[in-house]
Amino acid sequence: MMDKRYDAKAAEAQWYPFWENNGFFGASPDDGGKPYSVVIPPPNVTGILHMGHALNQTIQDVLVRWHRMRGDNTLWIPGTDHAGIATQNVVEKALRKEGKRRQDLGREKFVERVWEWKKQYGGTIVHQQRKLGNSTDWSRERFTFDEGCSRAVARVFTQLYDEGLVYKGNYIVNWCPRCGTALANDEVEHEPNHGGFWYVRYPVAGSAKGVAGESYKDYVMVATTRPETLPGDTAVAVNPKDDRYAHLVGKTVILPLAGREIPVISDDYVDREFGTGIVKITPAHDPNDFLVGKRHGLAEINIMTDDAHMNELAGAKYCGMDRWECRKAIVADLEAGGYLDHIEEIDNQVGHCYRCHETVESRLSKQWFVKMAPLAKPAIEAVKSGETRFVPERWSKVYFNWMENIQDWCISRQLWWGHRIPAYMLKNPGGADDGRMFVAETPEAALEKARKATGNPALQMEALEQDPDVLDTWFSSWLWPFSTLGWPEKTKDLEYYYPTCDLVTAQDIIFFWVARMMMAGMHFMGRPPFKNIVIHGIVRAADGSKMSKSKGNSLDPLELVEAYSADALRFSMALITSLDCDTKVNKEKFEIGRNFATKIWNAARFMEMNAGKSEGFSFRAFRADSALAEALGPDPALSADDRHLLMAADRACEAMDAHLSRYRIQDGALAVYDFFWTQICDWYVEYAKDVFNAGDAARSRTVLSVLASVYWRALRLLHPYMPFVTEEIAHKLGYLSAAESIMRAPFPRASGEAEKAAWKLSEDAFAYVEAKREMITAGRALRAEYRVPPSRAVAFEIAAADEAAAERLRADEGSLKSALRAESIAVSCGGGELAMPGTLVKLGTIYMPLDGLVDKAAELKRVTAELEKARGFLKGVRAKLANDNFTAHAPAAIVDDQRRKETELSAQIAKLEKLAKLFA
RNA sequence: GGGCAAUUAGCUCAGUUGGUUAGAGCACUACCUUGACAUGGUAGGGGUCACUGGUUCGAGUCCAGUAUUGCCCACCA
Repeated sequence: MMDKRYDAKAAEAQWYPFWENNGFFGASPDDGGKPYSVVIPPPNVTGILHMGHALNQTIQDVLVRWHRMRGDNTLWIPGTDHAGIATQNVVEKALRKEGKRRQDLGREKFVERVWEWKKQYGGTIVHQQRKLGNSTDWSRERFTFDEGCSRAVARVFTQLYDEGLVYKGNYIVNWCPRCGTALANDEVEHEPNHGGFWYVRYPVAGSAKGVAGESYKDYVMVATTRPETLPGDTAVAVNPKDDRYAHLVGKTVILPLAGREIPVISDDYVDREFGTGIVKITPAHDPNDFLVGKRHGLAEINIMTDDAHMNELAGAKYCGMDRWECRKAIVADLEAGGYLDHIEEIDNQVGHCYRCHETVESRLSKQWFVKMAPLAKPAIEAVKSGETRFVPERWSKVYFNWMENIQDWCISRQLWWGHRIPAYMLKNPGGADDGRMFVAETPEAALEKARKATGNPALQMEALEQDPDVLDTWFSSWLWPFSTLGWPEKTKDLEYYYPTCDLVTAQDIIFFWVARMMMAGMHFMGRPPFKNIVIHGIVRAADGSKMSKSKGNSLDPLELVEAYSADALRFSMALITSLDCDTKVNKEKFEIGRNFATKIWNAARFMEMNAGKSEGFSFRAFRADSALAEALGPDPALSADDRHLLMAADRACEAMDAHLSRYRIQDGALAVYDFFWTQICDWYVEYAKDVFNAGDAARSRTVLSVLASVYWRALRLLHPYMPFVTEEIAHKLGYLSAAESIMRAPFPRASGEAEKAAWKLSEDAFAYVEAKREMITAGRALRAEYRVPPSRAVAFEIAAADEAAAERLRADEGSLKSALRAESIAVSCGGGELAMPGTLVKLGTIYMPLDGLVDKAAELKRVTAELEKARGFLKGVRAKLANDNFTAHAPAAIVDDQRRKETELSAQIAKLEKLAKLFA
């Protein structure tokens, strides 16, 4: 017997291990069939599950479970990302508690320590993912820093290097002079700053030079917030559309104090409105200037040391000064030289180190790069040709926009945790750099190369020193779709499951991850890594703000699982999420899913209870969709309501396939919700009660069979969304044996032609029940409106359109009476007149005695209002029909509709008029 | 500043290629503790679809403009 309440916690604790331990998540190429493969966006190994994961993984699991039930050879690969900076930070933090820095341990020991951490805590998020019910094949769990991924990374780096697509070059990084380390962009905290804005004259070359204290006659005025970087200037720039300065472009100006000549260039980067519209360009000390310099081939003059003091390139006078000291000195000298025009004050943003709060310096350094333009081209083509598709399609615009303006990718990071760059410098016996460098997949291969290059076969490993930097985390995750399938080995998995089918991710990593996977897939596999890229929104707090721990407005998926169940979390997420926009959530939303689980649980209990009264009835007998046909026999006595339910089930099956194949996760959820709740519970179960109460054993058996069969279809339709409760019910009712799982049961399909014919499923039967329900609703509305107490039975007279319809209604008398709580139902034909004085008509079809129940004045008012409304509609309909253009252009069905409406409204108005007289 | 979206009921959102009197959930109101379910049932109220123009027989849906909001990128020398 099923318990009165569904115990979600117990069910979830039971079924997940059941699935995992019995291999229900597993997949193998040997099983054959149509492959359907998905790789999970690997969460950071340091991460904990948040609502974004819950949404992302719900969508994936719905698709994955749906495909698996449809019989596809379905593989969903899980894994985590080693997350260079994030992970290193976590471990460094732990070290700091011990009063140590990573330098105290040394590189090797530190990395060991990170691996230990990973072993101990790295499983957190994958255990949390299990709580959601993810049907990932855990036997294939991967890590972006595991052996296989590392091999793939080394192979990719080496190949790109050999192809000339990897190079070493200057790059500007955020540098903390106090910590002596590079900072990622998100480690720089921008804070408002109130400071000086110095207007400086740069004399045009060849113009009359003044002497100290005089103004120059011919100069350009540059405004800067960082005068101390002036010795590093290598150009001044104006906007190409700026007519004021067009004549200067191509000329040179003299750099004050230094006396060098530097060119005047034009670049879109310059804002005409800001300052003077002329900018000094210091490529070695400003990220934007660096890019401008790259575009124009300018020299990069680094004038500072690592600890933000000036070096000899700043000029002998300033060399050795701290940057702020130097600023004062240079400003004083500019003023003395007559170069300084005036000083303004300005508010801007200045970056600070997130750790020590020192002002961040932009610093030039040698970094590794990947040339992206050649990689981008085929990746753009793959989307243009439709080989890979964005869902929703509009994201392809965002993709193209970025890909067509792609910049080279800086892939080196000054960290210890990550894939070490497989480049080895040759050292001379004295220990000095030889200058030669060898890139190879393994140290041994590098040594081999070095031996050949030097012609010294005795060269030892000690002569090689590996590049100290590691690779950007994305350098391993961009290989994820094929490294997880075994690449660079030629594996069966790779051949069978690549390319993967759907990639499901949020919009914020289209550039970082999706675009790069596209490029890697095209370059190394020759084919894009996925057929569809499904982009969903971000999960936001109820007020629309971003969820964040510090704001305290974030919801914890695990708490929601605890409070409402994993099924509730999944179903509610699916129901409230549209791919097109962000999703706002609050706790109350998850009641929808919880209540739905309760609803289907109770419907199951209702069936179980009644099945017990039907001798020998077994739910197991209905596990095959063909079983109902067998149980009912060749010419079953089905009622219109039975047929309606069977058709509704067919429609739900068709709708689910249509929605999910278009990634309409929300629509699918809505379809199964409505089917279960409205069609099965609200109508058919209520109908079934009447049948069971009537005591006709054969009829009861038929209805129970229809219900059991349709319920089993609904359960499987719902399974991708709510895996746990559906599994629990499937076993509790006995549809499945103990060893089976609903997740491997076939996804339900609409009835076949033979069944449709045997069961006489027709639009006509469907429409009849719809019409009947409208009448019942109208009757109930009358009872409610006139406050007829439930205890008081009433009489209804229903007017049918013709004798055939009347006959059907008479046959249905029992269920109508029950649904309406009526003591009698009279059916007449032809629309009918008012049956008796003091009765009310509504919709022209239902009558009931109202003596002593009605306030006539109030009724008159109400009837008059309805009359007004109906007349208004009729007027509109008639105007439409009178319009020749409408009848000529509109489809016949629409015109017919309007005609029918005209007739209906006329009849309704006639009756309302009679009624008005009655109340007058 | 560049790019991309959004604006429909009190709230969160659906509304497929333009076509009946625009839907759902939550919230609200009334009645119902009916033998599956009060995490429920029945019924009800609530919308000039942001605004202005245009195309069309017909616009929530297509086009242009305006307003407001959000996101991504670049962030101001």
